Amino acid sequence: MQSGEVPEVVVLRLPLYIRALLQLQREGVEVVSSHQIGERLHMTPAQIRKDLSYFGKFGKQGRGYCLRVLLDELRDILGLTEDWRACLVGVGRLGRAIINYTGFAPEGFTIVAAFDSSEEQVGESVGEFTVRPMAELSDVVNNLGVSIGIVAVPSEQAQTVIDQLVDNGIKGILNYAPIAPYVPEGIVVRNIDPVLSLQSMTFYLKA
Amino acid sequence: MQSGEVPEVVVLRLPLYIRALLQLQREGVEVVSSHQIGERLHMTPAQIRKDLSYFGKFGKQGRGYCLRVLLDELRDILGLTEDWRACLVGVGRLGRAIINYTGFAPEGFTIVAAFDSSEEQVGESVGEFTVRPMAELSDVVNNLGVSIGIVAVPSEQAQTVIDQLVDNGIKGILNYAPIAPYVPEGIVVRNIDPVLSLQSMTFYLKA
DNA sequence: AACATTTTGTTACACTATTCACAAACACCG
DNA sequence: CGGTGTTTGTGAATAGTGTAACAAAATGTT
Repeated sequence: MQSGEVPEVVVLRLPLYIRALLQLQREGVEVVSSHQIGERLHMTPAQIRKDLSYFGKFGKQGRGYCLRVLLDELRDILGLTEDWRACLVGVGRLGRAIINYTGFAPEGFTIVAAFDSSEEQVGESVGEFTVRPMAELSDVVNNLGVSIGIVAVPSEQAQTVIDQLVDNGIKGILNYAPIAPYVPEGIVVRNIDPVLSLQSMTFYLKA
Repeated sequence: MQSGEVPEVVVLRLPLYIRALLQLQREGVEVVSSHQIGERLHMTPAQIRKDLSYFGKFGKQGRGYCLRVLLDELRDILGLTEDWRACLVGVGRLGRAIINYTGFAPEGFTIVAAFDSSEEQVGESVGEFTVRPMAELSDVVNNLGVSIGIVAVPSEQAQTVIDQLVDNGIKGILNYAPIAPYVPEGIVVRNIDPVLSLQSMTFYLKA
């Protein structure tokens, strides 16, 4: 099956299934039903089965899914069997927090370099990294096999930085800046934007 | 119009419109068309007009929208004219980064207290706050008018903390823990989960 | 003052996504 | 080994979202 015909909403849910399976695995479960997974994630069993059906048949009727097998399949579908290398751009407060965040590495995402566009930051030590100038971006991407760029610069600089990342061969962008980035076809963007989340939340909270 | 009949996807986009309008305002624009807004956000003018039509008629044919008026209307719709108070639970690395994050306050979201469920953290100073025990949650919610809880605790504790927040009258939750939280009807949850974003991204990056 | 141009608000349509419902397949039990 | 109970995978039905198209209203132009 080509990735083109799988709806994006489905792809967005696959990591949730992995999470639920890992949780169940830790609890000693070996065979799991769509109902059990749905319970963990508060969604209907039908949706889970439908989603999985885009990629193949992984279960046994009357029984369910072998947890280990399904987990491996999902990881394979998402490309989580390989290790992914990312570079960070922007070593301000937010950037430093991202560098120190311990949640990425266990999932196979490693930050291998830190950049900043301001002269003052370049050469500074941040965590285990020496901050590099943007001019070294091309080298790093090519020599260290970096495919993901994490953007943590002020909003005014974000689009410029994203353009530079894309020009230098970055394929995916995790953007923490509060903008709607433009990227050419084929580049994947994910925005992390807590303010946006709060601003849509208040619609339901207001009297 | 009741909030029940406005699709959630529409509500999720309103903050984007506000962003675009603010940007245009800084550039001196006073009258704006759906086309202009769409350009900024990379979406179709039709969608913007359709979304706005759920709430009323704000534009003039042949002319467009008065930027200031539309901005005020949108802020009013989302409840962004009032100030929102939030409390943070969890003052580990992530929690500290959230406290120091300067992006919330300018948008009208203020963190007014910090909690932690571990004895060791309670009483410690974090930024301008003295970390409180969970037992004081009820007091703080009632006396300081807190309606939003920000959850930055390890995943194992997250559901328990969320239950406590809800039991004490919190109406909205910004959850940074990598879980799918359960909340009763009427409580609004927004999850911030960069790992999930990366895991779905790699589907499109893998060879 | 007629005509061309712009842009809204809305209706109709096309497309996408979710839920339902059920046959087929398997497990378990007495 | 037949009967009962599960659970998958899927095709059909329903619900939801986005796009296109256009009348109506305003502006600008000659």
